[in-house]
Amino acid sequence: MLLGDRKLAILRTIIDDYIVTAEPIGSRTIAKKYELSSATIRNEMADLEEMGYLRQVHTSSGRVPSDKAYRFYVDKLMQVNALSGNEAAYIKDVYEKKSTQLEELLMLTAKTLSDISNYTAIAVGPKIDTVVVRSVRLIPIDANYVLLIVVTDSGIVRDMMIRKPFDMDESYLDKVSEKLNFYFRGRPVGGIGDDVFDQVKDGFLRDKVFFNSLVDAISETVESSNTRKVYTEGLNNILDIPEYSDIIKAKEFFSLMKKKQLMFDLVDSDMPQGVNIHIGDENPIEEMKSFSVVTATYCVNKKIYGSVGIIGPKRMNYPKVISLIDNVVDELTQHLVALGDGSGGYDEEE
Amino acid sequence: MLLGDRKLAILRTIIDDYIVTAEPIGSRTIAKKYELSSATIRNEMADLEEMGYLRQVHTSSGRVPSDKAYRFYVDKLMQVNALSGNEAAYIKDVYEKKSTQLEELLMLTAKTLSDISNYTAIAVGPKIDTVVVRSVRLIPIDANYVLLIVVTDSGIVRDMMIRKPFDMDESYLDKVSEKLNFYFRGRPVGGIGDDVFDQVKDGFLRDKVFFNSLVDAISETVESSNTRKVYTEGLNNILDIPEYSDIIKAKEFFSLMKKKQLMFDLVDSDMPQGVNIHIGDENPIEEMKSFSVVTATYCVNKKIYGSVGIIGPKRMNYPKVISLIDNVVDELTQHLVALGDGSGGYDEEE
DNA sequence: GTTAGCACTCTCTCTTGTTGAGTGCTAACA
DNA sequence: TGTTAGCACTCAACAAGAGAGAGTGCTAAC
Repeated sequence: MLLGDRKLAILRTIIDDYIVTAEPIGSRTIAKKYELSSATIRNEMADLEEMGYLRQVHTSSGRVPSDKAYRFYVDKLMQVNALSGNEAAYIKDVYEKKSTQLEELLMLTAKTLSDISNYTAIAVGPKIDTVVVRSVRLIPIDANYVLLIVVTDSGIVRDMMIRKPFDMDESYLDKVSEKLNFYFRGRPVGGIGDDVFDQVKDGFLRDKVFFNSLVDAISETVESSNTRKVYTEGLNNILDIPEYSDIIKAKEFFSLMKKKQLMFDLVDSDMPQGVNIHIGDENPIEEMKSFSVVTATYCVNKKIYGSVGIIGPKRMNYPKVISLIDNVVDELTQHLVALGDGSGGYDEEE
Repeated sequence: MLLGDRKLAILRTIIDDYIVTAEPIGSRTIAKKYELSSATIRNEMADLEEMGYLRQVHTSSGRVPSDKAYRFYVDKLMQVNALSGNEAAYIKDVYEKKSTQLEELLMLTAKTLSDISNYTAIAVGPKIDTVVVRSVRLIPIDANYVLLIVVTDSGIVRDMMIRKPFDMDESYLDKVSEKLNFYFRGRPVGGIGDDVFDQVKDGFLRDKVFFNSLVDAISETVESSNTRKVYTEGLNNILDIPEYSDIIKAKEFFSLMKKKQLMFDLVDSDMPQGVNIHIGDENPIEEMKSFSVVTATYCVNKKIYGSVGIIGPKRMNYPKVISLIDNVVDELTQHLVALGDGSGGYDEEE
């Protein structure tokens, strides 16, 4: 059987309605909109059900769109419009004048996505094998402390106060910084193993105590860059979605969203550039098969770096979510500072 | 009427029981524990109710402790034991080898408090008038960017990538850093108004573009230190508490906890050093009068800096929460780096 | 002072009936 | 052949009612 124009129109109406109301749609509702009798619509609906686009919750209930219907809707029926002026302005404003720190930006991104969509949003950091140490530096602070700073190419900056075991002047610290840079600059964070740290420690024969604690701190720092982070926002939005607003389901959802590895699997699985839509069963992880997830990747230095995603009910507002995520990822990518490759010199780039 | 030994014992049993079960306690339950008939217990309970220590939920229900009873329990009846070895070890481990950044430590503290207590925890940053700029510094990163670093005396480190409008070598950056330090070091963050920034901008006549963006960045940075932060963890624990495990109440709670000013009022109102307990009506803010809140202050340089708190039902496990918060604040204070006053020189401190 | 007994109260759960929205099917109509 | 009116049927949701069970207060006896 083919999807004639009328069936198409009815299907679209049902989906549009259901996205808003979350209630099964009956034939009378549709009949009113097309000057046809409810009986005729019932016949059409029965056909659409047979073709796999609609389901009934129970024998005498109205119809609800199937996963197949949503997929069809996303591929063929819906129209993605630009974000409203207000919302676009709001987003611009959020990113305006903000730190260029990846972590802060990701947090902000998750928050913005969830605030505007009213769904749950996540943002995940880069895969470790893509992060490279850009610079290591010691800064004098006071009589007792120096500040250790480690910068990576994606603008991740880590710092740690280190206690000085003895007096040291600035030129001394500069020398040490230089030495540390020699060892660490350009190394991918994921590729620094204990052997490297040990080797570096051996390289500093004098002032062993201080250097040990320095190297330990760098190791700690690298370690924490090494663990990919997940930023989740708008978890509680789930409570406003009728399908999930009961304690048991909400709790399940919360504990699900806490599992970091699952979240990586959710947004990483395959990441072709651009916006990706996974509807229900299409999701790579079992636990999310009753949700829809819209993801997108962000880039630094034109390399794919990580992903962000919006998690909502299958009847989510796809057009809005898609233009939202597109817009936000654009802004995010623009604000991520692309640092040089650290090969030194003032090479022209951009 | 006086609280005789038996009444005391019964009251304690009722409170202990109710803390665990959250169910009104009937006379039979108590009677079994003291070889007395339920009728006798009923008489005692009626007395206790008359004295204001117990309430009935409805005419034929068992008894529930009143706010007065909890207060009495906290002041006279309970015994605060040391934290279990496991838990103490867990806390030690959490703080071991962690960054000395105030913000990260506060986040960690809230998380630890909520993880161990299974209630909701908050941690708030210092009041702005107590934070002083310790050091400002520019670090060369690559051909296009320098990293601006601002350190405050509580170990808050802020950084921001700044685009260079022209080539500049390290000694030039050092000179600029020195100048910035001259203007900002020692200033309380809260006391830097727009006039100061304007004045500093005027001080840099050459290279105006660059300095403007630098000063803007510092202003931005100071601004963001200027907004006190609240870190909340374990919000969802509310769902495990029977009294609050319904959608409406949970939502109310969530939106309540989002109101930053309320949270400040909640933990700041009066902060005598040490652990503070507010039971129900004793809470300084209206919205929290059905909860109990246990707070404690943490210090840097022996000055009170901010507070942390645990929010739970009035029937919370006070002994455990108290020893927990005590333990954690101790650990937190130990890990907060006390920086020198910035007056220069290698003055002996500690 | 303690206790057994009893009438009473209130919540909670289970059952039952009713209503209303929706269906599928059939037969008649244009 | 597509459309429609009509009708029997199904199911969820709600309300009302009946017990059961846990608890109380009070009284009278020990």
